[in-house]
Amino acid sequence: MAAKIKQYWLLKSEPSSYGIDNLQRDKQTDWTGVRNFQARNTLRDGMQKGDLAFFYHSSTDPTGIVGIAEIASDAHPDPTAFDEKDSHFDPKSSPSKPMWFSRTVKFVKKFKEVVPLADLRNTKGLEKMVLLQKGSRLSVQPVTEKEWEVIMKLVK
DNA sequence: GCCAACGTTGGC
DNA sequence: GCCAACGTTGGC
Repeated sequence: MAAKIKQYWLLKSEPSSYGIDNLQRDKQTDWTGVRNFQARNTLRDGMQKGDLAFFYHSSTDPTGIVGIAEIASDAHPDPTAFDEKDSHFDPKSSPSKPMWFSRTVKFVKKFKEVVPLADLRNTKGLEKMVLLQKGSRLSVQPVTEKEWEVIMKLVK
């Protein structure tokens, strides 16, 4: 087994479709619907069970980091890709040759207050954060340990 | 609702 | 392999 060094991630979701309150209620969920190759690779290959991820709300007011989730399973084929009735159905993915993957993620905590995107932009040490790069739209992305620590200091 | 930026598709 | 057209993401 590879050295188990904890890594950090950020998961984006629109709260109108699935937000931190849903995760708190469900305790855990299958993180499905990722349909971008780079995000897919991170989800499938980059993560290790036990890693932690910020939960980010996009397309809401304010946008920002709202809590923490834990990566609670190994990667498995994303079942929504096989479901013709699902909006994420993809005929190019099949159970014998899956193209898309998902992970179980567990609720860890919800912050008392959102850490808004605008604050992240104004915080020293986060200049290189993937989330803050111009045009960045990755829904699954890495966070360095330093960035994680800097952000945790902003949490109220 | 607008629009900039990105990823994918398909014609050539 | 290029690139225009299109659809999507996501901040504002």
